[in-house]
Amino acid sequence: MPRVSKVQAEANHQAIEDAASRLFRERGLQSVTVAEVMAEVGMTHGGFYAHYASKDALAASACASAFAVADEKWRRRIEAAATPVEARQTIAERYLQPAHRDPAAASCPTATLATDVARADAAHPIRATYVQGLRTQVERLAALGVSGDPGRDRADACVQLATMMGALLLARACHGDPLSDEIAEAARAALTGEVLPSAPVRPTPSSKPRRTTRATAGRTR
Amino acid sequence: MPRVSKVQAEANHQAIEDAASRLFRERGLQSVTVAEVMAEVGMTHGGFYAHYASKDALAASACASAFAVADEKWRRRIEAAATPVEARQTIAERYLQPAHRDPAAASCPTATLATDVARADAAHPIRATYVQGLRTQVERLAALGVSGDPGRDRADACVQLATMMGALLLARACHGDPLSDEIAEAARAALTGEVLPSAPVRPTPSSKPRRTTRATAGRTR
DNA sequence: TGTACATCAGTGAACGCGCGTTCACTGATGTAC
DNA sequence: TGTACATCAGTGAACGCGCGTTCACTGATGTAC
Repeated sequence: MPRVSKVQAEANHQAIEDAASRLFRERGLQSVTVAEVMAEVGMTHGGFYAHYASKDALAASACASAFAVADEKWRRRIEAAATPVEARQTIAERYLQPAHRDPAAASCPTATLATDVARADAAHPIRATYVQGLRTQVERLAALGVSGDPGRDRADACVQLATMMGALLLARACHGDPLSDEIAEAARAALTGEVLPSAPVRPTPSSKPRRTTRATAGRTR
Repeated sequence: MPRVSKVQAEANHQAIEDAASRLFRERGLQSVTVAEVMAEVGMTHGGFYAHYASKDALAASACASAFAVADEKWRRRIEAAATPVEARQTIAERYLQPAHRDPAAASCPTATLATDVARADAAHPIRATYVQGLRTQVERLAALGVSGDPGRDRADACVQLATMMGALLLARACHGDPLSDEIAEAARAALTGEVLPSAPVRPTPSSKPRRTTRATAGRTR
């Protein structure tokens, strides 16, 4: 049935992008074929190039789309939170909750696409899109202004993001093993302040107290 | 020149695994071809199947090999450290130092293979190998016994690992952007105790103080 | 120690398959009159 | 409003290429005597 209406064509375009956004995050840029994305929306692969110039272009658009959806979620959670601290905690909580860890569920592009983007060559259009999305996330968290010091807020935001996505990826990589839940739960607890990281701060009694702390901290480099 | 000596054949086997270990981490399981791995060691692809049953089998072996190398490195660093706390800090420091962040350098399989493993189907032989390697890393960090409480040591180890690998992947994904160094540096500082994460623990003056747990307990020095 | 021969690590061509992209074609849409 | 026709979203077959794997073959290795 060729030549659908303009309205229908636009709807199809959106459907292709949505399907790609989900499939790419779930299975990676390389494991998803153009034909598969098109089949997902009930079309044949030949029509794809009326919508996008290439598979790479689709990847970039789908990435931007995934970030937009994620950002909107964060925005709503932040608005709903009573305090900035609670906002941060809620985000971490949701990020690492079991349903989100399920590989099949729609999930954060920051985590799911990081490795693909890192490996994509410099010319791939997804690079710029990803960096922009990541920057927005850092800014969204930093803007909460939890510590009062903007520089520190940014650093905290970076660390929270790294911990969340690192824990998510590790939990998924060892899905099915007890280690999976252990890692996600440890990160969740640390980020919500249930427990605090003890390692750098509280030397165990048996270990020699290092009165060097800050001095030796930045040593090698 | 067919039929090399047994010693040479064994050396070739090792060379194939080493090349695969590096290439797979650098570019991913799917982007590296069998022919490429073989070419890397100066052989043609036909001979590959005298060494491994399949590409998947090579991936699992190469993964195990990468973990073994990484573990040995950690072991040496721990031995060289004056205290358990210093050991943890040194590991974080090295993990996030610029040279290690360079995508081309040999780097931690935990980070580079996480997404590939998460996406591999249940039958892929790399799954078991990866989980085993990850478990060893958690145990190696936890065994430092920094806090004195074994349960907490394990949780801390999980969080440190998640933060390190998350920061590494994010830094690589936005390589070339200032954000890259910012994220790696923030994680490094947090893990070496130069600064402490403030978010969950230090409510901003304007936010209602949450009297949760031992939140504000062992905080700053 | 020397010789004859079976073994098998590695070669290079080929097979089968899947994927990104192209293209001639179709026929409903949308527009000019 | 109605009619004729150009447009173009979508179809389905085909192209070109690359990859994992197989296989007949080669000839140095390693061993039996």
